[in-house]
Amino acid sequence: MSKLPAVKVKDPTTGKEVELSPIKVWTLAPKTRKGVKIGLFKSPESGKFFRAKVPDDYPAK
DNA sequence: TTAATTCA
DNA sequence: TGAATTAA
Repeated sequence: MSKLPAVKVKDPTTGKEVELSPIKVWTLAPKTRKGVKIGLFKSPESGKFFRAKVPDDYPAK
């Protein structure tokens, strides 16, 4: 329920680069590796959900 | 192949 | 239940 800042992401459904606030952000990492942070987004254009990497220093959870 | 998450 | 996400 945290207020996550907007991120510049490529919307794969429209092909456009847009600024969106992730619905949710979490770390996707194997035990032995650092992994990446993933955000769940909803395209304002298409209404479709998609996932994309967010910056490493992004507040997760 | 591995990791968590959630939509389809 | 599977896809998709990143990158080592």
